[in-house]
Amino acid sequence: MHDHKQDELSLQRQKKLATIRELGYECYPHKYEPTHTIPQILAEYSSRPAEELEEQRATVRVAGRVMTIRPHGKAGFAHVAGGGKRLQVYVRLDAVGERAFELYQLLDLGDVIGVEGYLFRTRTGELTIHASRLDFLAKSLLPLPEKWHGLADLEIRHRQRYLDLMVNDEARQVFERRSAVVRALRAFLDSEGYIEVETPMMQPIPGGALARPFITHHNALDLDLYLRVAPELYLKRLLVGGFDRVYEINRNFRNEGISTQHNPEFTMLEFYQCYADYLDLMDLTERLLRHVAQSVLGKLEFEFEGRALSFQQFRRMTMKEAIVEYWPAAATSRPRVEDFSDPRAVFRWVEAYNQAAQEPIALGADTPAGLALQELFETVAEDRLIQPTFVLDYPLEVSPLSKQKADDPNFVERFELYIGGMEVANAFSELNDPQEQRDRFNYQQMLREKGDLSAHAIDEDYIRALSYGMPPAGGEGVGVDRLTMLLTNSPSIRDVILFPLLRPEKTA
RNA sequence: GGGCCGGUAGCUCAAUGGUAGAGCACUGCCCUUUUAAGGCAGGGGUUCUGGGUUCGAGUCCCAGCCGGCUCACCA
Repeated sequence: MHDHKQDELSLQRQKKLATIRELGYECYPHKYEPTHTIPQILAEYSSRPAEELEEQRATVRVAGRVMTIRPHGKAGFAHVAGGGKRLQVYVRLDAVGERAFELYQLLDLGDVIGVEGYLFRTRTGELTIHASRLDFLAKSLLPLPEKWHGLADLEIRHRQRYLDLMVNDEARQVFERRSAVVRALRAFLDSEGYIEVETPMMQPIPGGALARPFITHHNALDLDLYLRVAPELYLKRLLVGGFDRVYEINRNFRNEGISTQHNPEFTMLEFYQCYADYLDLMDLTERLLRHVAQSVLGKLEFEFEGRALSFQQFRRMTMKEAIVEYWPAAATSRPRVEDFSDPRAVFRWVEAYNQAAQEPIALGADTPAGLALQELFETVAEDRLIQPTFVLDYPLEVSPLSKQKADDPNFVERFELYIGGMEVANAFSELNDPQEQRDRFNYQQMLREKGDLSAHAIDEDYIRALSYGMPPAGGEGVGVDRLTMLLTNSPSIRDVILFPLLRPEKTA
């Protein structure tokens, strides 16, 4: 980079590398054959007493990155890291010979080496490999971050995730756990008779969610394509085709702001089940999340942002009930659920909220009542829904793909699951009436023409697919990144995405 | 995009407007069971960038760059 000093440290290491080559070591050998990984060594030998190790003197070979070096004249120690664990290495001149000992003395923190030797315990009892042979496997030409404090600078941790993973054990654990979350999701759905599918990431008509898409272009077809905002419409085409239970875990792309809860590309689990409705999905979701927590954490209680969360209980309340329950104490008048029976009444309550609020809700001139109700809910209740809570019955206007409630056509059979103040899942009884779907699309088209860039586009083939008859079905999306945040106690979505989007680094 | 906060050695961090420092890392020497090894001696800075105020700026002011938090956008 542009630092003079780093060039100097790097130059020193370049020189050492040349010296290592002069000793007859290959600098970047093609392979090495360890007998064990470091975690395997620890698992197999950690419990064995010193005498037993001494009797056996079994020879092993391990490889890893040098993390500490403590020379003691004609002997010395080092720690080698691999698989998230460390193993101590003891190198004596009289055991490895002059050439290997010279290599040991030339090692820098960060170098990758192979060690052959037998396991023993030092005076302090630490399991250690007594080296009989050293192999050089790769050079670290750049200096590692500080060995004790690790790497704290968030920008470097995100831009150079490999460094973060190398020196911050917690970072590694977060991503190991993320992998376990995804594995558990798959295992659960597989066991429920779902099949995993893959549908287009590049779509000619972006659908399935109300969000602004990224646009790209296919040269050979001279065709504008959109990175998908959701896989929904394709997954439901599969229900029409006869796959009764499908799921997909993959990336969605939304051209929106970046925050601690939003990354432009994020991972969504979507699943669809024929002959089920949104009530069935609530039950399924509880079982799914308990399964994930149990298999990832081994328990249903855990801490998030300093608060104890539990997957033992999932509350259920309607959007209206949530507004009433979490209505700010400071406000003068207080609504009851019945007060929202007339859809237009919501505007009075937005007004009432604004009078007591520091940050009033700003609504456009012709905001539909349903959108106003959702705004009110999000402002009043969303960040106070800490324990798992299903919020059900969403306004029709904000739900173009959901089936209406039988007893109230202004609302749809839909829920969102909130945990830790975040929307974690969104599900509904799928609208399968092609005529009604066309009406909903037309309404969205009207919004689009008024300038709402996130309104849903009309997808004629989707209507055609519904016209062949789609079984009644329930469908759901689960934010995998946010779920991982919860289960790793991470305050930001960037902590659970290996390479979150950042502005490109300035080149000097 | 708005508001607030931050950017000092490779890393973690100090430094009333008055000589830019420590620990780790690095270099040399000593040390054959240490473990934040130890001892002795050293090297290393465009204080994010560019202006301004001042006798004097890491410090104060302005602009920009990058980041964090937050609000908005997002449903």
